[in-house]
Amino acid sequence: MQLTPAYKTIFKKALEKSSLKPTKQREHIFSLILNKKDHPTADEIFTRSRETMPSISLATIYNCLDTLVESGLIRQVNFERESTRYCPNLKPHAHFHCKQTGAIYDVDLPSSLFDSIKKHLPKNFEPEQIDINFNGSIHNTNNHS
Amino acid sequence: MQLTPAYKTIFKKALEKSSLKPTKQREHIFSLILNKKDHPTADEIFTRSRETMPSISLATIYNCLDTLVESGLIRQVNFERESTRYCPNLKPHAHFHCKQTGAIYDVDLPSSLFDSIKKHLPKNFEPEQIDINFNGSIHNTNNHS
DNA sequence: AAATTAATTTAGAATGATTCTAATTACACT
DNA sequence: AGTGTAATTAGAATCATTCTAAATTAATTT
Repeated sequence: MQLTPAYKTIFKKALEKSSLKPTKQREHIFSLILNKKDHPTADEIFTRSRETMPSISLATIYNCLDTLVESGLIRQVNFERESTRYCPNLKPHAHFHCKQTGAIYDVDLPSSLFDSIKKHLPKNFEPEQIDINFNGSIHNTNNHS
Repeated sequence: MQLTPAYKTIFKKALEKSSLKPTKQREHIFSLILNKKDHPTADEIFTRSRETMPSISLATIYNCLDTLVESGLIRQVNFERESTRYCPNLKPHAHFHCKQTGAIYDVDLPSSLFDSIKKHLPKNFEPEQIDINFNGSIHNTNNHS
């Protein structure tokens, strides 16, 4: 699990901006999320991390995820009361949660759509983040009728 | 805490459609949420319920809230990992969560906006619900400069 | 290079919202 | 009244997350 040089720079810059250190553990977790963009939970990240970094602890997973979110490198995704999931996609997008499988899919949305949603807020409401979450099912489209 | 006759009919119809019984507890909790639309948590509802129905248990609160949500009489609202909140507003709307106070505000949105968001889903994605959640702060607008 | 300091990691305990379990109660129907 | 099913109840159990205090690491100063 390695960051590309480009991501390594992004990673360092983002942490240093909040005067946080680019530690081995933080980098490891970040690269893990970047390399398998399947919206893992903290516990899934814990299991995956230990394959290559057996000494890492669950508390560190939570700590690192918090710092990565704070520095804007990843996003949290919450559906109902399920475990929080993490997403490295920083483009404006929504999430679709499949009731059957529990899988989460990114749904790209034009930023103009986010803008027109924001227009409906009272003037003194200052949003920092907008989450758009779909809940539903995914139909089979093969045509064997 | 009483339901108006109109709401009483809605209440009974909605439960009977799912072959659930319109019990005292369910009605009590429903009327409580309808009468103070401040997005209470299960625990807040528990406290308020006991004022007029001292024998109700927390498990019943959770059970009743589940059945009310299932029958479409109220909606769940989740922000991050906070306690689930409940909302009787069934019109299409979003929620704004104030970081400072923790309060939640309804933000009415035209259903056309929901429609245009849905258009960005792949054809085989069948959404049952869309949640739009803002997180941010509310600025002071009084002009004492 | 050793000493000092501050930040980070760690293991395990604690928390807290929610769910589960098993027993009791409330109704609808014979 | 008796049976059966659904709903309620109290309290225990669960589980994701947070907290605590000690150990480690890294950076900085002597």
